[in-house]
Amino acid sequence: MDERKLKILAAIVDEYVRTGEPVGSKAISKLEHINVSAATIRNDMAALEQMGYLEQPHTSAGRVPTFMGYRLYIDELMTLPELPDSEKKRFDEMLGSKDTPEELLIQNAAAALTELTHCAAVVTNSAPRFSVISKVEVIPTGKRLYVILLITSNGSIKNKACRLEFDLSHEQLEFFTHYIEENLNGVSVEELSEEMFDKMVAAVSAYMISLSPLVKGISELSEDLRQQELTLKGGEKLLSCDDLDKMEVVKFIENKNGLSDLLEGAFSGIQVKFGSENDSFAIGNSSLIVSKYRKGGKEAGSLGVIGPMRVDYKKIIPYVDYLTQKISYLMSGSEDDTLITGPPADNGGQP
Amino acid sequence: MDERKLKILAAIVDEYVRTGEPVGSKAISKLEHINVSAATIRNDMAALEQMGYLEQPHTSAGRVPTFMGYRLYIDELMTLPELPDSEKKRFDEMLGSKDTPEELLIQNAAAALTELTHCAAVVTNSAPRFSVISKVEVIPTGKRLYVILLITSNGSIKNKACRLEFDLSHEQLEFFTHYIEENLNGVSVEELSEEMFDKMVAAVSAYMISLSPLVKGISELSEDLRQQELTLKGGEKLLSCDDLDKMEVVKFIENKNGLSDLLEGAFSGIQVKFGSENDSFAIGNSSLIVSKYRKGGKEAGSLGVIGPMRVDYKKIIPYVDYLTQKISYLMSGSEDDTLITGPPADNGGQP
DNA sequence: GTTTAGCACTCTTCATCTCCGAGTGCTAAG
DNA sequence: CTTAGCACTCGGAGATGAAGAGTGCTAAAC
Repeated sequence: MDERKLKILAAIVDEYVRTGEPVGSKAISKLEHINVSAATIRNDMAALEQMGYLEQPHTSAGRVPTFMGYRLYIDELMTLPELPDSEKKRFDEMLGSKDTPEELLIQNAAAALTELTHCAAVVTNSAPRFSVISKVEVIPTGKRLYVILLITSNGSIKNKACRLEFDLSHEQLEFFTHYIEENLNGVSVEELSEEMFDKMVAAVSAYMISLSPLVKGISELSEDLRQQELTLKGGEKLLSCDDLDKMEVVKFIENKNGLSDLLEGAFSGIQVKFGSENDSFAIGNSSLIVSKYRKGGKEAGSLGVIGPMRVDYKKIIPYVDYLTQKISYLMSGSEDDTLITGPPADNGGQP
Repeated sequence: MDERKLKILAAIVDEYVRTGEPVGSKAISKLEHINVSAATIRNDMAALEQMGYLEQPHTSAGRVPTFMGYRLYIDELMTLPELPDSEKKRFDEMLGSKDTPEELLIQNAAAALTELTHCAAVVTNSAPRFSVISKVEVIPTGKRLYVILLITSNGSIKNKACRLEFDLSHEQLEFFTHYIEENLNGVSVEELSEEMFDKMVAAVSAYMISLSPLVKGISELSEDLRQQELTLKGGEKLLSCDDLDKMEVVKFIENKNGLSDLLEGAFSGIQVKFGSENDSFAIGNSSLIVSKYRKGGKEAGSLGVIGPMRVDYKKIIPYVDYLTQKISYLMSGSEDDTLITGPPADNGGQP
């Protein structure tokens, strides 16, 4: 495999990404950094096509990269520019700080990505599953009306209103919260099961029958915690790129087919996957650029962009890269702080 | 204006809604309830066109209703079927119960609408603006970490984590919540202003400087309450109807231009507005079917469907109608219950 | 006077055809 | 090994024509 052929392949991909049109030998020969004639390029192009890196939409058209062509380009040929500080700053502002709840953090990341790339952004957060319940509160707010507050070690907070058949006395409330804390504090979200809640309903009902809606409420909240794993933002952006099949896109936006498995199964580091390489996530001609972020050294979710296969990888990969790093940093840095450590020490605070 | 002409106009609209193709005299003459020949219909169609109710895409095509045609059809000609009980039940299940928070209620309504009509659904909720703060809680959850809980009379609950510079003593926390309750309880969301919070920050800081982030947090939450006014669900559905301009739709999904004003300004009762009648909300050939729901007799928001002009009005209007009634009922019925009435009386509850 | 049948007319749609040009592959010369 | 030149191919744009749907108008029928 020729040095020059690689250079030409890279030039073709760049050009195709830029224009969206099949690119011919003449166009390449005109580029500054290419010093051979169109005829030479034609020969190399024929060779590249033979090898499966290029294809022709029809006989007398220019060449278009194949999956293999993109693969080679992405894995070997492409030179990634460093993200300028101004862009970094922009992301930093959009993301939030160490105090921002994790959930919001990754939502912000998705919003930033879709805004800056004009593609769809996708984020998952497996953190909630591994986090543990750190606090459950039940707060009376009206006649027979209570708000349940569920807080986890990773900073997600869920609430829900709950109506009971009777008002609770102070002691009853005390009993309930004490019981719940005893049974749930420190339990990881993943461990929470229906059986567990069934048992709790039984136990609580033995004390007072009308407490069971509260347990049910908590059970529903924990369901929420487990579910909020995959978010797709800016899906409609995909509809304006005409490389993609509209029907497939609409279907995908509705069910997010296969995406969750694909993300779950990914390795660490930035990865690019093509829709057509993969049959579960099946938007033809699409490309998925993902990376996993970490929290305290452990993989905690992934974040990426979905676009047409001819997206500007040189631009998007640095974005995704920077964001995962930043998120990993923001999450890990304050890790021990967000863990519940019991009620704050009662030692004043005035300077 | 002839009785027969009206009948023919209605038939044309029905047929056009059904097929999406311009409808000719022959097609109408074949309908069961029409007993005149195609030639007669042709004459009437010519007259209707003269009067501005119909138009021809081109000389030798069938007729298509104009705005005026639809207007007349909707206002006078259309016969609305009663919604069958099975459908009603379906809606009831999708909506929720009297215990469902209002916010969720209308979100459910939008979800139900978009699912059943295959159009976009839009809901607004001006209720939060008119509701009053019924409870503010500050709950310690970790080292210098507090969760603020804001509850309003209409059942919305907002929370937010807040990091302080120092931990608060029990007395400090007590002081703060007491101060906040004193100043905010019963205040309507609309009345909340930046100046108010500025004053509170000043007052609170005088006691202890590091309390101000909490006030800021509350201020942000109240901002949330005010903002969550307009939701569009299923916007992508509009992209699959080819009567609508894709570009306009994408733009609209992004900014929801003019919609809020339009809904705000609407009268009560079901209304149908066409995109082209209105220049602020400007998707050509679109139709907006809205109705205002009430809470305790007062208009509290609106709910509706956006679709192509040739949507099945006979189907959708009963949907929207039923939903507004049901929501009005669900919201009003439990109104006094959701109002805060102080902590529940401490009089036990076991049967 | 209103309704209907018949007919000529119009205009879109679809298929077919032709021409143009971009881009190629091949060959032969540098 | 590279380049110039040239014949070749094929898709896209525009032109042409037949088919079909639907109309408007006229004259006859009710």
